[in-house]
Amino acid sequence: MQSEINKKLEAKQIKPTPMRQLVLNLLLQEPSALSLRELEEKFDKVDKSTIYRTLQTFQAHYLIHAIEDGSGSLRYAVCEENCTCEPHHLHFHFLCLKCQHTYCLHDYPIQIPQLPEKYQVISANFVIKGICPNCKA
Amino acid sequence: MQSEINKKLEAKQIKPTPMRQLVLNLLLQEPSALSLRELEEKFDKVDKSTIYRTLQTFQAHYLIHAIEDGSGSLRYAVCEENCTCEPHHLHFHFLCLKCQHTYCLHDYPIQIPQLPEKYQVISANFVIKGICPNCKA
DNA sequence: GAAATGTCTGCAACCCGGTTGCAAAGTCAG
DNA sequence: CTGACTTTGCAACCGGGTTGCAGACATTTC
Ligand SMILES: [Mn+2]
Ligand SMILES: [Mn+2]
Ligand SMILES: [Zn+2]
Ligand SMILES: [Zn+2]
Repeated sequence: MQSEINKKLEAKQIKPTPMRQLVLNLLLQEPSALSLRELEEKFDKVDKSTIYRTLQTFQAHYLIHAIEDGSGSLRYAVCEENCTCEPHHLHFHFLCLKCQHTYCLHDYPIQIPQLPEKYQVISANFVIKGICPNCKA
Repeated sequence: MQSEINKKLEAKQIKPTPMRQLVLNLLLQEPSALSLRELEEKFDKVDKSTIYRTLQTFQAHYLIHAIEDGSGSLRYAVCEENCTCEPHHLHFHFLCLKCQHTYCLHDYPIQIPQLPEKYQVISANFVIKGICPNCKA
């Protein structure tokens, strides 16, 4: 699986340093999107800014996307295979107000309404909030 | 128009203090949603926390809604007449990446996809990003 | 009207996520 | 091995949001 990780990194032209392997590995394992803080806690002993820059690099290469779920911190999740983070590749996200986890709803692509001509759409962020299946009694 | 303002406040059971009149007035005048910081700057000499608490009060009474546009600060805009901020009352928002203004797209109500039964939907925040008509050359 | 009660405001300080400058450590080609 | 470049760790900073507390203000009660 190490090679699996490296493959993904190299596919996006990212040099596979140990740090990057670890971060990507964590993001792939987790079912929900992770915040910088959460990543930091997962491996006690790595600096915040290093993880931060790793995430920046990943984003710049469309390996992960950041989710603005309004919880106060950004969450990160691995992009799907050929994602370029353009509007037609985006999906809904779900923030659970109970467990505070944010999930990618990959099966629910977003649809942006037809706005008046003079609006130029570049990106979007659609978040649904509520109680997730795990938390629903 | 003072009485106009007071009417709106009292309609939502908010005691009309001078501070609240001023803040509501500003929010009504502005075509785009305002951040705490922007409000603060508009009247030099009022404390941030006072405005902050005013906004909290307004929100609690469904007079305004907060918009998480991912710009780093929350933006606030006056709700429409009978808004209760429930999902079926919500609309899209548009963040201009050039002027950084955020607009309520009142004519574009959001539609939340039918999620698997076990998801309980409580709220939503749909933001479209791009270039606004004013900024489009 | 004066005192007592409750609400609103200003100030200062804090918390926390995100970001940056800089120097040390690591990588790699020549 | 040497020098050029990249990655990492540390420390400090910034800015939005939030809170405790005390003084100002308004409202009620006597
Ligand atoms: Mn996602
Ligand atoms: Mn709005
Ligand atoms: Zn949950
Ligand atoms: Zn604009």
